[in-house]
Amino acid sequence: MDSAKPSLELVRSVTDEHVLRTLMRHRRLTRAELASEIGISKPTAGESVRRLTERGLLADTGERTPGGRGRGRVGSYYALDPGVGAALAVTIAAEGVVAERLDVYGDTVARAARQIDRPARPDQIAAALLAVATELRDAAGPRDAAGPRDATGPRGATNSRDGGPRDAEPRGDDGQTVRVAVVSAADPVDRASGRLVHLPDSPFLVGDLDPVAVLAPFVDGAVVVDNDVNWAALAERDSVGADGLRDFAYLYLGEGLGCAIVNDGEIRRGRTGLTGEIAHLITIGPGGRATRFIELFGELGLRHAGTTAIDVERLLTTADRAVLGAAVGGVIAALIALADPQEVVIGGSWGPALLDDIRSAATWAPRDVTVRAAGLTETPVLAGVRAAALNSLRRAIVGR
Amino acid sequence: MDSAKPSLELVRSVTDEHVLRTLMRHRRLTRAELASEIGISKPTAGESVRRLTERGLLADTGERTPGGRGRGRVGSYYALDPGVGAALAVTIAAEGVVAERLDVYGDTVARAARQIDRPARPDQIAAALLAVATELRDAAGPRDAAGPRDATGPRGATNSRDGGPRDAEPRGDDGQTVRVAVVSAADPVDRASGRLVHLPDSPFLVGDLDPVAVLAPFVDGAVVVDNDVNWAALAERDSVGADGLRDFAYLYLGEGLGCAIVNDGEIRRGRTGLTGEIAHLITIGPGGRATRFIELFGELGLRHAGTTAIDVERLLTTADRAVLGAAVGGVIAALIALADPQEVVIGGSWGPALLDDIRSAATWAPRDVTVRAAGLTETPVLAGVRAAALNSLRRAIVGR
DNA sequence: CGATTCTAGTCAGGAGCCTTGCCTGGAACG
DNA sequence: CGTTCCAGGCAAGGCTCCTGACTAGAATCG
Repeated sequence: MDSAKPSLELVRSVTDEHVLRTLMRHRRLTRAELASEIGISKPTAGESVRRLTERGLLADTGERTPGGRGRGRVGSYYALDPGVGAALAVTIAAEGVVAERLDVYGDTVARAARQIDRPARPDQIAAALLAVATELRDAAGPRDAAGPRDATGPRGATNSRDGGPRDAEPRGDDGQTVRVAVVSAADPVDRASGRLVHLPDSPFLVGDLDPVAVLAPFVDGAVVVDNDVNWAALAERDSVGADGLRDFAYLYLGEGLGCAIVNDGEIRRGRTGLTGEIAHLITIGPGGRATRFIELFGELGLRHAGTTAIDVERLLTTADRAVLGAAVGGVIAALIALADPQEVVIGGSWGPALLDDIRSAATWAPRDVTVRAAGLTETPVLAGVRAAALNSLRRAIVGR
Repeated sequence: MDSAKPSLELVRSVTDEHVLRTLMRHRRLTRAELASEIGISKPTAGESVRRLTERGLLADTGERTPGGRGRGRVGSYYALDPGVGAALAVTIAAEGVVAERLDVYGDTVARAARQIDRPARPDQIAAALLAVATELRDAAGPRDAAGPRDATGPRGATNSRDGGPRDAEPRGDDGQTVRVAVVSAADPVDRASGRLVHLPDSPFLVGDLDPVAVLAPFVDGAVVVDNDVNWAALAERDSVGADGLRDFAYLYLGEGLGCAIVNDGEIRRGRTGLTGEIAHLITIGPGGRATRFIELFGELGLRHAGTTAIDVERLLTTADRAVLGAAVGGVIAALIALADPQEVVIGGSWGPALLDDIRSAATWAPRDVTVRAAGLTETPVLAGVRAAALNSLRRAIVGR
């Protein structure tokens, strides 16, 4: 498919990638351990380590503990150099902003959060975002007390491959450059720009905000923004295990309405990133009328006065569950018709509570599909963002 | 990502793949031309040709015409050996069955067709499928009059990598083994088995049929079956040009109802392959009632008596176009909500005729999306099947 | 018609990446 | 204190690629 001309170099790059990925899994290994783990010869492993150390990606940890099973000569342990950088995982919702800095191993090395009183204004949220980003930049990571690192190759000098603004140095005190940021926002996200978009009549919780502009000064690399439901769906997929759930829909029913569609194992975002914006989907309204999903909540008086959000408390206490169940059933029918999922997963603050009502209305569905509540309930969005951030960081390191 | 251990062999396979793909584009080249076309050295090109000839994939054409610009020594031209095989492109519809045999360059080397009187019974269609497959197997290809080929290496002896039934020899008289078959059927197709499935109340034109079982004896490789609308959408995508249309929906409105969804440049098939089965989608029915799309046609008396097909002629002459337009508009609203297409392409025997009515009803849509008639009108399904068959054949040849 | 020109293909030499096999150094075991 | 065991380095060899020089043979020129 794509040409790879300088050929022998290709083999070397495969080897180096193998070494890097193996050290991402095992944290620290001797060259002999690397060789047997990867399945290459010791000289090859040694050469690769030498190259990668020279590029500043690997470092001798200084440890000289005996290799593995007690006997034998002590080995030199190598690990990824802290200079490979870190990732930012950020969630933005109306309740507040949470940001974490992750290292290559997926560990959270720093965390910052800001709560915001409801109703939140967009400028408050932007300020909170800026605050957590600044706090994480200034916070020293907990590790890096391992001892002096000798290999101080040309680090950071030749690494500006994204042309971002370099005024504010995008690194914490510990030298952990932030190479990638992955952001969740509780509103629809434009795929190309990363800006939040306000769809007419839809809940708009976070409000007009450009996370890329706010975070770019803190990141020496890409800033990825997507809808919170998409990230939650990714976490749900990963929680099931590899290949377990390649085609499903994640229906989020809370203050906002959202839906993620996973097809062939990947989130499907569509042209503008607005796949799964179900607010305007036509479904079964009161009296069997064809009604837009979002209009139902207006008709039933279930939206917060003055805002676009759904009043979850009132919904759970006073609403006609049969009517709601029928409407959600219509949405599920559309999902089955157009996305053909293996399962429909229901999440959000009120969706799982109405699961029975939804199920009993699913007779509209053209065929039987499992409808179940989300398995991850703790912080599914943050889990998905973390996984994506870690993935992006590792890809950025491995791919040159 | 995926491990590739025996490493230097990887470089060689890249080179060989390059040579094969280049000869698929240029039909015949000397070793020197190959080298400069690919950007490798002459000795490397020569070695690769030697290897591939030994494996029976390449053959000296016997031509000794001077190389290119008149002067100089004459070169030996090499081309893909006819033994690399051919592909079958098959379309199955209620009107009849068409099958073509394609060579590796995408040329149609043989064609067979059977028309069937309406209404067609499944056994008639199965018989027609068997008939065209047999006819194509027995027909000699038009080429292969080029002269004696000397390099008669071990061909076909070590090539049975699919374990298919070898009773009926899956090759025509010219030795062109059929390595892959791509089949279109005018009904929903189960992704895993390739069988046609009957969804309750939906049009079922071809009827219960197992194309894989019928065609397997004729094919020394995979038989791929999919819905005709999906293939038409692929042809539409390719007709626009690379990267032009990565996210769109193809709405087929004819005797049957179908919809293909292309996302990130690929057809999305879903868990069972029933993505886009819009018959049971809830839309706007007469009087604003929430109605399943397919039920509308029953209510309006637009289905053929005794069958499940839609009566297109009556629809075009007598039906209430505003009602139909509104219903289709509701379907488009669902497509926009759940698939976020760049465009919605309308095809089929009656869809384009109602384009204005559909457009004027698209006020239900949450945002403006281009709605247009299909650009390919000739034989879009066959075009898509051909492209897929050619692709599969080439992949089968290159990938070992 | 012979000399010249031009190109396809081959050969020799060398570089890079990998492997196997052997040797050395040094810690732990008994 | 000798034995055992393992990390790491070295040497030799194989495979793939490349460059540059050479050979072979047809078309063109004078």
